Amino acid sequence: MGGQRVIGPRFRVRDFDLQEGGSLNSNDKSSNSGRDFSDLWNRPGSLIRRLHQIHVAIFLDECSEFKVTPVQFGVLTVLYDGQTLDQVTIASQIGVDRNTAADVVRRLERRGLLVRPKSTGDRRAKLAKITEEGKEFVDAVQPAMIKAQERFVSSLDDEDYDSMMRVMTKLLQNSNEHGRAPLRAFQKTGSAGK
Amino acid sequence: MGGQRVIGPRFRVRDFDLQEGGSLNSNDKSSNSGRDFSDLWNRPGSLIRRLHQIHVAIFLDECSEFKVTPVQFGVLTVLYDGQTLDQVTIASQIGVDRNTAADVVRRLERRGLLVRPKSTGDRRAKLAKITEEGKEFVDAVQPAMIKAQERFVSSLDDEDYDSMMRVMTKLLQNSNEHGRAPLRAFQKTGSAGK
DNA sequence: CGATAATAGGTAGTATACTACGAATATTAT
DNA sequence: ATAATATTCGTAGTATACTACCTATTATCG
Repeated sequence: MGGQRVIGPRFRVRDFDLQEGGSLNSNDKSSNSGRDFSDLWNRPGSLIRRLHQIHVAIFLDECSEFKVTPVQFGVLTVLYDGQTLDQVTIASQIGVDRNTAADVVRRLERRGLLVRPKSTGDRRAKLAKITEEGKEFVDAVQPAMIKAQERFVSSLDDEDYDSMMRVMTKLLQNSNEHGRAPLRAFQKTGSAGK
Repeated sequence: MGGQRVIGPRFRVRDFDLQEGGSLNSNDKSSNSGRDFSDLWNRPGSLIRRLHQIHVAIFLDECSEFKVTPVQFGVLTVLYDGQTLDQVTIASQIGVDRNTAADVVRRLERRGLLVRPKSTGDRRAKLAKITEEGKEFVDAVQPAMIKAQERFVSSLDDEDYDSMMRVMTKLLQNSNEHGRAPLRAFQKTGSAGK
């Protein structure tokens, strides 16, 4: 169960010529780090993008019967304990843009998985709170989510897994300021002054 | 240079209650691997998604004067040596969906960075070939792309960098079949039959 | 040769993820 | 208290990334 679609075309390359030409990047090791980004798949960004893409595919496959996306489940995860949060806070917790968070919340509201009471204190704020149905939904999906995570990293032994998680977390902590929507979870505590 | 936008709100958490409630995931180490995905940021998928997001942000920042995205630059990279490829081949080379590739190619054509001659042999196929302007564009953007990659991983020492690249590549090789748009670059050579 | 498969491309719809802009409300500084 | 600033949310637009369905063309098999 779950798609099982045969993926697609094998062996491309047909009537087009394969002459190998330009050099591109010319591998100038003289630059800062000596890391080689000449090949598309030597670029960390390419690997990350593709890995993200594959994770989403696996997640959607494992959770296909629930029709839920990783980000949607992330929102429900942070609301699970009953907190009532506004959109900006939700965005910063799950690490997405404010507008994206608003979209996601809207869709979850449409499905009755959360409600959006107005804030009494701040008349600008539109809060979000998980419903009983939402909590039951999370409980139901949880095993599939875990399966997706496990399947995603199933080819790694413990050493490689720990290594990857450690390095990715490190990267995230140091890059947090760059992206939009910095995470509170990774925020440098002392950087109030900027 | 490049934006310098002050990121945003610090200290959320205001008029909403912070009672800590449910257990969620209950940390059942009895499952297959003993890996703990209870926290959102212990999930490889969350880390990957966020890292991808940050890389895109850095890439767009470094390449802001060129108005180009990572995927667009990926297409230009595979076409740089003068190959004439159809959309399906391009998709499989850069690792995106066929439809996404069609979108990207359309935008690059609109900017004159590539042309789309019809295939003489196969009247279905619409090919893509980089223009002289496209090649010059790649040459101009290349340093910014490299800068983006270096900035993205700047917090890693050589050991961590090598480790991450190795593990990510390993993960990709083993997960290639799962995602849509399997990469030729990572295709298992022996699977010709199937 | 003719029916069937596979392949290439297109369109439409949805979700994530941004930017840019504007309106309403809240906070702060003068 | 008033003005300036910050914050919250909204809309609209673009790009990536899919699914689902469609047509046209090519390849394959009986």
